[in-house]
Amino acid sequence: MATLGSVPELPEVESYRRLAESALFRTVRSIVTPDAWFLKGGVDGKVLRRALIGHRFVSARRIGKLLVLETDGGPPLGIRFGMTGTLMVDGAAAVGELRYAPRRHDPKWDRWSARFDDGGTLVVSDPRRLGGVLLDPDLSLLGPDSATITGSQLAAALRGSRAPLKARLLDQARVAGVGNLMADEVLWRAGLSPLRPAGSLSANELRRLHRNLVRTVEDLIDRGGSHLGDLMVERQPGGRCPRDGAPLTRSTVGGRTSWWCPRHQV
DNA sequence: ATTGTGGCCTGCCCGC
DNA sequence: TGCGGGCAGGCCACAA
Repeated sequence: MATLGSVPELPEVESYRRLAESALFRTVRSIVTPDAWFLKGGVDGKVLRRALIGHRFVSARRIGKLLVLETDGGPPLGIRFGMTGTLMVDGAAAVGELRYAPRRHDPKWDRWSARFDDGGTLVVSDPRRLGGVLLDPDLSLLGPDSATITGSQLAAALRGSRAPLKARLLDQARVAGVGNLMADEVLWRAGLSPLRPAGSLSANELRRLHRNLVRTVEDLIDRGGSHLGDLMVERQPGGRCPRDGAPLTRSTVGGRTSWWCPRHQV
C-alpha cells in the first residue's frame, strides 16, 4: 500500500491551521464560491462577500477538526474539511496526500477561495465535497479539544454512557478532534476495546485513555498526520497487532470500519 | 434525553 | 480493455 496521508483529522487540520497563519493580515479582495453546496449554515456568496471583502483574517484557530479564521471586526469563518478536503495558501498545500482522496490536485475541486489584494489565494479543495464553509460557527456544539482535554473533562464526556467507547470518542460534541483512524490508534495504544461501554471504564482505565489520547494527538501532529500511527500499517486485511502479533479484528463500530487487537484490547 | 442507522458526496479499486 | 459495484468516513437528518 502506498504511503499516503489520511483523512483530515485533528493532526491534519492543525497543519492547515499553521498554514493558514500565512494568510493572516492580508486584505481580502474577492471571494470565489463556485459550489453552493459547499456553503453551509444558510450563507450564500453575497453574505460571504459582505462579511469578508475588504477585511483581513487576524487569527487561525482550531477546535477539533474545525478551522476558524477570525476577521477584523466581522464574524469568523469556519472551514470543515470532511474527509478529502485540503487547504492551500498561495498555491501550496499544507500536508501530503490524503489516504482516501486523489493524489493529484484538480482546480475543479476548488470549492471555495479567497483572493487577497497581493494576488495570493486561500483555497479549499475537496474532491468529495463532504467539507464546507460557514460563517460564525457555533463552537458550543463541540466538546473539549482532544489536544488539550483534561482527565476530568474526558471522564465527564464518557460518564454514564452505554454507547461503545469508540462511538463516544468520535462524537464531536463530546470530544472534539478524534476521527476514525485516530480512534483506532488511541484505543490500541491504551489497550481498550472499542466495544467497551463508554461509561464502564475504571479510574485506571480512564487515566490510561486520557494519557494515550493526549500523547497520541501530540505524537501524530509531530509525525505529520493521523495516518502515521503505529497501528496504521496493519490496518488492512491480514494485519497483525504490532504489539503482540495477534491477527487484528475488523468490524463496524459506531458506524465506522474499526480494527483492533482482540488479545490486548479488552 | 441517548443511541443507532442511512444517506450524502465522488474518485478509486477490484473483479468480471 | 471497459464497465459497474463497493468502498472510504465526516457530518447530518432522522427514527426508535
